Amino acid sequence: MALTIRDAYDLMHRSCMALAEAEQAGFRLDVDRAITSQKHLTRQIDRLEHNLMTTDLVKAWRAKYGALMNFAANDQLGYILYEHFGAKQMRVTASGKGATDEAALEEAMEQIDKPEVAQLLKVRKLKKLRDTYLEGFLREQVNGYIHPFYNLHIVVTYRSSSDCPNFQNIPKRNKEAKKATRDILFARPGHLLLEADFSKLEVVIAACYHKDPNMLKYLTSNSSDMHGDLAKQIFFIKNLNLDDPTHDTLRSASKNGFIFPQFYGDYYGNNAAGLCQWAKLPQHPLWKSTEGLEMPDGSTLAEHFAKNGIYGFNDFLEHMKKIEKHFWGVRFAVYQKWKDKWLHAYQKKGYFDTLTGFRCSGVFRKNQVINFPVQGSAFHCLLWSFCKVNEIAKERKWRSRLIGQIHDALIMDVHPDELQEVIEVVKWVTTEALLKEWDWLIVPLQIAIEFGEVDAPWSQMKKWKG
DNA sequence: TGTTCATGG
DNA sequence: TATCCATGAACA
Repeated sequence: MALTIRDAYDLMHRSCMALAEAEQAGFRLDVDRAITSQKHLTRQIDRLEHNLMTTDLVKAWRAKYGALMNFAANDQLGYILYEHFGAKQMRVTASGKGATDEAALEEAMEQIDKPEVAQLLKVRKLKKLRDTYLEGFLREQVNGYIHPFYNLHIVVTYRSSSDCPNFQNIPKRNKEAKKATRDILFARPGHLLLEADFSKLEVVIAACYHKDPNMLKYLTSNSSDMHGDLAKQIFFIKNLNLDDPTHDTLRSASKNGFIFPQFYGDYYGNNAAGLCQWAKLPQHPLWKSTEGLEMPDGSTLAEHFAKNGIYGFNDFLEHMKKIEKHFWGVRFAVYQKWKDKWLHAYQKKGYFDTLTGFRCSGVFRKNQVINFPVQGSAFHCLLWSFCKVNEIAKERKWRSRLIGQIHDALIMDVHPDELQEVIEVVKWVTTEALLKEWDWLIVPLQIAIEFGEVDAPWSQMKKWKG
């Protein structure tokens, strides 16, 4: 039976209460280290800004703006880079000014040969850590615990959001930023942290909507590799060897520069530009033989492309156009048909219903219509699991409890004696009970579990094997 | 208050 | 055709 708005309401109501219990429990913060770390960051920032004062860039900046000169004023920085020093604007913002984000600054830095721009970026990152994360933790902490909120009534897709402080965007990718933040967050004394993430959740949920046989094959066979297959096609590689660092980079490039953007509704023109960044190739009509990543045989990617008839960006653009056509016209043709049908039905009705029973009604763009149901339903898998684990934790009077949630992951504060049992329950709920509960889930779900040592911070998690 | 930047999924 | 969803800080 299809789920109804009543099922959706019940899920929201139960979840609201389960999340409130996690909010009440909270996440332990080492307040002293947060304060010490803030002071250390301030010293670093002051030193960097002091050293920057004598550089060409900042001398010109101060000459123009005098006492109003401000490191955090991107309008000013844009003027100095693009007007004063004449760097070419590679990209503009929504309002038409030259972009000054990290990628834009790196390009400008090369062009006008001003290495001090890297120090500006460094300052920006340190201020983010100090003023957004550490300051937020300290502002919100009560007796050494932060109590992030989880909202269910805000996000247009029926996902959650989190605030005060936001627990869903704490640094993870950058090593230094991860250490500055996650290193001071802990489970209760004598407990350990456990994190359980659904693997490829949005791709799996999309497949439950469109049921494309080729996608179902990718998701159910252990030996197939969608990102690897596209890497081979895009970069003309016969055998992809993931132990080779360049091949591994090319696989990441295909995943993050083509496949995911395509799923969100991007097109080959943007993909070609993005892939060039990954592959270290310029957007020039003719590539030099010295350009591009170094391939396993010692040649460059430019040479490798030339052997396959791609001599520069224009050729590559045409190549990507064909790959996109094959991607949606052949490889995932059923997925494409679902997108067309789903969009058409929305345009007739003005709304659509998700597999989890929610109704999305309003004026939406094409990509939103395609992506909302997937994003929402994926989160609802996590949410249902969250409620179920919480229910079992209370029934069994565990000392372990749920303390947070990040879209496709749940975070627990676990008593070491209960670790085995908690893992068994989490696995059972997420990979068995959930599939029994919702018959629209036609693809098996996988969960990846990480855990820490007793009293170890959130920055130090290890994979659970078994 | 809107824009731009950084962070996460 | 033209990348989905968020929060938060700082500037103008």
